[in-house]
Amino acid sequence: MANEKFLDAITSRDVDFAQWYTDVVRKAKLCEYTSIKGCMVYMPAGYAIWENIQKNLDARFKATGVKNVYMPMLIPESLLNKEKDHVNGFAPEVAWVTMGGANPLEEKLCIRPTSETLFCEHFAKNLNSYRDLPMVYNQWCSVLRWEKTTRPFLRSKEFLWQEGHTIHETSEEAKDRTKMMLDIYHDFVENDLAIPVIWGQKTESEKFAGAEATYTIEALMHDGKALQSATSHYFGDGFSKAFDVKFIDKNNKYVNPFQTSWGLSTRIIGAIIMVHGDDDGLVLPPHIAPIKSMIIPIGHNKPEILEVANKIYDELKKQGMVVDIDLSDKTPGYKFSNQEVQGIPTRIEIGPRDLENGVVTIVRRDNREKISISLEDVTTKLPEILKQMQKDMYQKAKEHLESHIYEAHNMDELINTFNEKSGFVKAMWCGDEACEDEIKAKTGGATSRCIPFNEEGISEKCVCCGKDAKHLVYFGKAY
RNA sequence: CGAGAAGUAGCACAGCUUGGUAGUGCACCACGCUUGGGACGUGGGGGUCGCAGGUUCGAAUCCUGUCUUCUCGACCA
Repeated sequence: MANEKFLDAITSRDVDFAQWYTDVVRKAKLCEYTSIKGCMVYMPAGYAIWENIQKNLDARFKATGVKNVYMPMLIPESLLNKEKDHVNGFAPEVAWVTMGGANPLEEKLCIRPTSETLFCEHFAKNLNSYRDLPMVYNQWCSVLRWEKTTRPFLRSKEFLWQEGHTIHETSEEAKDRTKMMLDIYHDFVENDLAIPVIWGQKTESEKFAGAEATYTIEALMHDGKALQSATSHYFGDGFSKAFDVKFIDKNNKYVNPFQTSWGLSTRIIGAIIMVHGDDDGLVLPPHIAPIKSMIIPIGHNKPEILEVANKIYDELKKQGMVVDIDLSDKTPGYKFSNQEVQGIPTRIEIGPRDLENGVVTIVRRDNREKISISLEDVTTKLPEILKQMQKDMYQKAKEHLESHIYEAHNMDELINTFNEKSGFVKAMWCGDEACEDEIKAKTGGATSRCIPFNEEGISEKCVCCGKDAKHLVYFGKAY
């Protein structure tokens, strides 16, 4: 069988999901390892996805008044140490610069693992009056965390992200901003990445180091494990007190502003792979795919075919559609597989058989549906097909998510569900961290993913200790 | 950071037990032939065998150390 070679190349999703993931990343040429553990090259196909994510999110941010800035990569030790919870949270994984040329530095500098401290320093210098508020900033950058176990996109030492940092006059305004940004992430991830999520608040033990409240969107991967896809934090005035950020209010009194931060990283690319990918490789949602369609001429030595292929290519380009054309002398099967492994949402096959009938064949990557379209309709039909594909991909992922949400009313049910199934398990919780720890230990690693915004009461008692329940919690095993 | 596995050409591997100067398939280059699911033929280029020490006349092969990758844990976005 001609296809066997190709099938060998990617491990089946159901045989070994972890190996499948690595195979897809490699075969789709998204990234490459380097000689530094956990640091990777984002190759053109992978970086283009990130560029589209940036473009799309950045526009949404700016529509709400966000301004982009850029902070230094280095943070002096003394500055990092100002907020106790924060430094304790990050200390184990920061890298330090101790030499400048040949000379030891008087104070060592950490390579940013996140930039709260730098933003606070900046805010402290520039904030005077309530009239200066709010300050709503974001930066696109890379950060470094000395991870011990690394995987492409999911956990690397250096990764790309955006981190938003804002300060506000009132806690209400800051809380609104926290929620507003989570809404943006939710909307972006569901509509543009076609990834359905559950969302809500993190428990004390899972929240960001130094935050008063952390909100999250959590996606479910094809293997039933959860991936925290974006977070938004409300800081209260804890950071601004620690960093002495203050302003004079309307009553001529010094007060501390209220603060937020929020971020989304290249990790989301891992989610795209693990939610939509299949045994033939990557499947990119049309909204985020760098190339929307690959034109594949069949029998390219025939000038009349090339002529039609080039004409369609030019027309699609003219209407702003990013498409590519495969003019190599590979066999059609090779070209098909190549387009599929890269996750390009559609291909346009143009061969002798098509030309006889005055049509081309458009093939969807997600379900391989073949659609015959007359030559003159390609430019109008292709956008419709992509639109439908985007919807269908979301729907399919949504069904997967919903069919992998379970309920547990007692510890046995919880343990059994995690033993037998994979996905989210809803259960009531008393609010005690000891119960979270016990659940984690007894289920083989399930943690609280979030307390959903739309809490339902499925029981009166904590699933673990049996005391009065305070919250409904989604538990899951996470990446 | 703990447990396991692995590093030999771009990729996947063989060779190692029993030391003697490196091979196969795919990919790549040239030419020919071919094109509706990873064709074929002929010829060609490419490797300080992860790195560093050691043993030896001689090391891909034996010994020690180290780095990296993968899997599973603990930790984290």
